[in-house]
Amino acid sequence: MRARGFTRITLTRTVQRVMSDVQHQHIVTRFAPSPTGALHVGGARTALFAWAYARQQGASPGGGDGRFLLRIEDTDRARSSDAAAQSLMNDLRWLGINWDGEPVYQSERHAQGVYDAYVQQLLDAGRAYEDDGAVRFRMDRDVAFDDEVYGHIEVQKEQLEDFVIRKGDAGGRFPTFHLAVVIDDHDSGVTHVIRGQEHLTNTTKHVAIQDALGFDRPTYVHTPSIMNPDGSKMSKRDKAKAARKAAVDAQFDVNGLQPAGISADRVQAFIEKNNDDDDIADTIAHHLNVVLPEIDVRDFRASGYLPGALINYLSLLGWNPGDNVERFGRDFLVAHFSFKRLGKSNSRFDRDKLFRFNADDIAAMPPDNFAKTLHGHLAERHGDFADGLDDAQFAMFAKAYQPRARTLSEPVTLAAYLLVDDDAIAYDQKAVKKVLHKADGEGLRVLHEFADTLAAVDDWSPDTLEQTVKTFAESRELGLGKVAQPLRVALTGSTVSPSIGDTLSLVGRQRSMHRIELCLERNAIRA
RNA sequence: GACCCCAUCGUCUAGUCAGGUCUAGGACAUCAGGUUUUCAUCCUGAAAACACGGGUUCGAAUCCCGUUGGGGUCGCCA
Repeated sequence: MRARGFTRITLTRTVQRVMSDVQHQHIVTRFAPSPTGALHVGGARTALFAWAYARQQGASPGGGDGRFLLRIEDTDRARSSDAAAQSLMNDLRWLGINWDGEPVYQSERHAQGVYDAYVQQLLDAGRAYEDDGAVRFRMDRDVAFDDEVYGHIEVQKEQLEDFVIRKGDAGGRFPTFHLAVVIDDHDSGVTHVIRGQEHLTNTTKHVAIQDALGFDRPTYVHTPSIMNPDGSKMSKRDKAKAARKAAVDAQFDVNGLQPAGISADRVQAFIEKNNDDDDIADTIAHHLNVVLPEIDVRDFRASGYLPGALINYLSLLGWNPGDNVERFGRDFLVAHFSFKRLGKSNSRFDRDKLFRFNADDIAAMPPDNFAKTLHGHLAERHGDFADGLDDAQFAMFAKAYQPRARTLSEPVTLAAYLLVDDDAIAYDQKAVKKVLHKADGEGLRVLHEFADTLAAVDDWSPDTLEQTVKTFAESRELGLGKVAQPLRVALTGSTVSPSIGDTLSLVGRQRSMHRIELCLERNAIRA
């Protein structure tokens, strides 16, 4: 890590902004998560904006060289983990948010003594003092700074308190976040600090340290927060809460997770609210078959959301391009992102809208691409399903379900009938009554008659089958539904499935004939 | 509690900086029709908001003040 060798000219914010926009100065932004858990959607959005701003400079024909850096803020040794850092990077990559260079780890910088040197400088200048082994920064003057979103912020010194910049022995004499963030941003030449508004008041501390150390200030851009639909703070706690409730409701056995490698003690602690561990929440939910609210990026990924849809939706929280444009991809965001169009008020996360975005994106995918993506998703998360279909079947399956799938996981539920044994089809009784039994068993009669026609079909392809059903219906002067619906019930147990030709073809000749036979037998009207 | 910040349909938002073109536009969700063999689509339409109270002004969603409501910070967490 070396300071980047360029000089920033001191100008007013406005002029600076105009210059940076027009002349493509050396823009450097960063995302600086602490590796204490998975990537939260709020963090993802912050990263997205910082990334987009840097790439906007880099991508312009004028030849800017915007850089987007990743820094792992692991100064809390007790809570940080390398696994979390890896998962953070994984999720970022999945979203297509790529960073320049190697990620910087604050623990490594600490080991090199980087922060200690600055602490000493502050101590020598009388701007900080020792306090029982820790070092505190003296907040003895008024602070003012400008934010690109919130404008001019001013706080009187009476409102400010001295704060720790280096932890005592128990904390490994690590710098605190407040010190490390300032030094690292400075040393890596960060020009724009883009972060959540929860840091707005913290900025008084950061600015004070910068002034004391003689650093230039970066441009601050604080973004509004993302809240739950009910207005409460969106936190990973919500997952633990939902899982805990499910566990208590179901009187979950604390030993139930031992096969999954989670001890009864930990489960007990979880239920007693002594920890909120993600892995426990997820495992409990899996066992109890309940759906937890998606909070982290990986939750949305697991639920079958596309990264492009998530990014598009997230972009629209607290920012919009104007002109009533809502659907766009990464390139558009990079080209159009600007601080000027960032809002100030918090927004609530609306899953319905994201859901719709995802559905639209799935529908718009080139079929080959969808098949490949779906296969990858199922292989990773629904192995039995991916294994249960051969290549030809899978191709048909993907084609039939692309227009119906709103997430990559949905086909698994929608097409559950494909994997069950013929004699295990569960008939929806309402469907049986309406489609098979009504009008004195008309549906059953049609089904019975059609079975012979079907048996004579040579080419078991969707098109031929579709045509066969149509021709049969016409010959009997029946609406298509009169034939298709009884068939659906026979093949799937319900009245809902892809078009009837696709459904027949998917289920296959042998199983289709068998299922019709079984259906006639099991749903016969008893006298 | 102190300090900082915020406030347009249920939700995300446009409009607010440069007050009139706003009988407030779009999207998601909702409701009602239509297309369709079911479902999913698709099409048409409807309902739905400037938090409240003062002030400035010929004129305020837009500017000012206050109230209320919400969020954040006040950790040897970040």
